[in-house]
Amino acid sequence: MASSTVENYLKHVYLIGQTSDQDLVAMGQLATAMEVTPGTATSMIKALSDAELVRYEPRAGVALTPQGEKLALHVLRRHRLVELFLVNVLGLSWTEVHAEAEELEHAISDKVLERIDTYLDHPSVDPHGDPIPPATGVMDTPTLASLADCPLTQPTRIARVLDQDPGFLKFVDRSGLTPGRGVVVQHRDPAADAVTITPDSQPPVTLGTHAASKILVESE
Amino acid sequence: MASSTVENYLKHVYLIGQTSDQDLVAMGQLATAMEVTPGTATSMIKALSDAELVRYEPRAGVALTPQGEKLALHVLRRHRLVELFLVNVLGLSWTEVHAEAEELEHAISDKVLERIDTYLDHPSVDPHGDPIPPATGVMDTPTLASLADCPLTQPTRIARVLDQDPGFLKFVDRSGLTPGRGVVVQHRDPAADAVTITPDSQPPVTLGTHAASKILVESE
DNA sequence: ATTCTGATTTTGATTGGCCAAAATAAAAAG
DNA sequence: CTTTTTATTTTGGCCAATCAAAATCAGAAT
Repeated sequence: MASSTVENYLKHVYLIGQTSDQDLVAMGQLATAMEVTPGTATSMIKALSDAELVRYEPRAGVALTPQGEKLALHVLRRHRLVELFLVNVLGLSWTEVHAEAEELEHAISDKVLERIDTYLDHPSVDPHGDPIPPATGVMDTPTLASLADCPLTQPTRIARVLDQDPGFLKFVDRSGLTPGRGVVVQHRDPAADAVTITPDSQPPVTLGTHAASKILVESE
Repeated sequence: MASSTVENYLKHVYLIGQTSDQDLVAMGQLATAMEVTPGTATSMIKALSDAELVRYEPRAGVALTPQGEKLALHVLRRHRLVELFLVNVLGLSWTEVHAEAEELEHAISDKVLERIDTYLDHPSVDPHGDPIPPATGVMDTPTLASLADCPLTQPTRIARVLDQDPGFLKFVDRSGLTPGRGVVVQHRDPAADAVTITPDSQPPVTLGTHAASKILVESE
């Protein structure tokens, strides 16, 4: 059985791997994500390599083996189904369920997990719009534009928010930019590094390009 | 923060203390319950004693301090609310939720716990009839007779089953002796060490005195 | 009162996960 | 092509939780 520490390492290797174009995850990034010192990450990754869960190239980085990826996706499935359950059934705010799920993702059995999946009618995304890996088969992760690069003046819909910080999510929530809401990107001002958006039936908001790039949209 | 190991030690000290008339729990019983060697229990209990969570009397045994009891009851509250939630909401069998709850009881935040409590409308007992400690205030644990010692031929109701073994619980379930069901104790045969019971609208069952003593009833 | 027995405690060692700080290698800058 | 910077790895050590096995104690039996 993989400890929750092992599960977390694998999960972070997967997540960093997703958001980077390199095929190897640098040890430093992993250590930062795991909130451990670099040396700790190195020794842990060596152990995971011995267990065939990752491929480790000293001084270059680390990548998941098929086994490691399977485990990482299983953890992610638990995390995201738990988040959705906490929001849809127990009424917690989507802005704060991430932290709750960080604990529960290691404590839920397969049996309970599949009951939750059934209860929620086999959902495909969590409250942040993050795709839920299926129990078997491959997860589809559509390529989405962000508020920082999608076409202007077109009606679009918020599909996914790529940040779990409650402060940021509460801002997103207040501004009417929650997943599912319709929005129109009014204009961009590169000099000011700013994007102005009009969410459906809400006042316009202006946000910085960096924040805008974390909010993904799909065309209507 | 108490680790799940610490929580488990405290929980077991509490549970053993409940089912025994001694006011000190013997180290050996605790070690058996925790499935560790006696020496491990001794050193852990010393640490808990330093943390003021238990009162430890060398070679005599251990008891919870008020702080330790508070923590133990909090763990038990999580355990039992989770069990009921798994049965009532996710439809798991009451015969198998104990093991699930053993993990989840350490992973659930207070916020989620109170949502569950609200969702279930502040229940007072779990699926086995075990009382759920309230968030604040004192838990009432009524003294109940068992099938081994209650009056004969009187209509009574199954109130509580004092065993978490799925094998035993499945037998109880099949026999129609689940909490809430009405039963009549027909007669007892001390020579045969047996008790014969007729559950409402089910065929009579005969069980050994030991098994009968683990099934508690309340008068109708 | 002494011996035996069973429970308990002690001792020494292990494992998983972590840190601090020194050593090393690779990349960037000169 | 050397030097400096920066990332990574190594080393030595710590803490929580555990075990095996030896030592100790208390109560029971003689």
